[in-house]
Amino acid sequence: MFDKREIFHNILRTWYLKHKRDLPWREQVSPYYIWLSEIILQQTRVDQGLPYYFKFISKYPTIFDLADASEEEVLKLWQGLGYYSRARNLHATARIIASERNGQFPETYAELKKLKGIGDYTASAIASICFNEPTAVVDGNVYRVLSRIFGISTLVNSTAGAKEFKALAQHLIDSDDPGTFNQAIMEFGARHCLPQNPDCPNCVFATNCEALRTGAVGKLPVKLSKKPVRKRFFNYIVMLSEAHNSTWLRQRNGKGIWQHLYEFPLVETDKEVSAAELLEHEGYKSLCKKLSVEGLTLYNEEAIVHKLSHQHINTRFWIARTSDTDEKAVRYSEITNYPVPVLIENFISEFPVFKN
DNA sequence: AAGGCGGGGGC
DNA sequence: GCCCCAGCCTT
Repeated sequence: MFDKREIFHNILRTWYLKHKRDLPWREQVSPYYIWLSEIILQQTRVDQGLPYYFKFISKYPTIFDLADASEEEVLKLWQGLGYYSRARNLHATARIIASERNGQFPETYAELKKLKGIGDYTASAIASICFNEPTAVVDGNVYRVLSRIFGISTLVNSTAGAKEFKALAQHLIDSDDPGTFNQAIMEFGARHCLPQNPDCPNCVFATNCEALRTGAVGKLPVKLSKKPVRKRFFNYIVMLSEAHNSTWLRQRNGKGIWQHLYEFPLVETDKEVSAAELLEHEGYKSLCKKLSVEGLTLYNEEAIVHKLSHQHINTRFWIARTSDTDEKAVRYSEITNYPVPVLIENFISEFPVFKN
């Protein structure tokens, strides 16, 4: 179809020069900015990530500033963006590069990929954009664009698919300007070759697109259907010590969602429970061993359903009063310093007691 | 090879 | 509701 890769390059480059967005990390190409933007944009739309990019470069102008911060501070800045392992790995990698490499990023795909949080895609993006290494990126956009233009129905989220699309992208890449090629094909996927209702009649690849020719645009790319979401039932115990103007927060450790973020003491149940059932629950009883609880009233009768891509968390907040306090207590005025999931942030911001 | 990991936007 | 987003890591 493209006997000469140059044809593909020229069509793509012409489109890109006309339609590319002015994104802040494109203004001055530095590995730190590119790395930061690429981590933020993993599984995240540009519009959603942009405010976070500005917050991070403002608070941490250099990688040394990021390395000097605490993980908790970084998580707080990341709060609301999701996939929090990105923030933890970002911080860990900043510390490695600052302390072991004098702030200098590795300059090759192979070396970049060894760093925490940098996989095949991100290593290719940094190596090509910053160091002109001809290594092709394959993200969701590239899967979509290539599967359609070349009419490839291989499952994209399979080992075979990853291999096939990487090889094709690597074959197509413009070695003279790999960074621009990579950004252009992604931008084309993000702005023109959309998942739903792409504007095929006005597409610069219309005469070259196999999927358009065969009417398969809507069927490509082919993905594995995802499994049904897990339903969970969270009961948060919001302790109020009015004598000390303090409540309790706990950090989530171990596996699962929201690692290292904070939340109120949690009692997870296998269904929605009444107050009587909660009082008899082992998780609640062990919580009460640690401090005297003087009352338990339900804050929201109607459970809040917090929807993650893979879990639906039915949540009810229970207000409890106590006269105890201890070193784990958090003063109302300091509660906003802690990184918390959006579910908790929403409650805090609407709960009258915590309003200053 | 498969599953877990957030939150938001578009339709 | 469903799909997708400049993916990565663990098991």
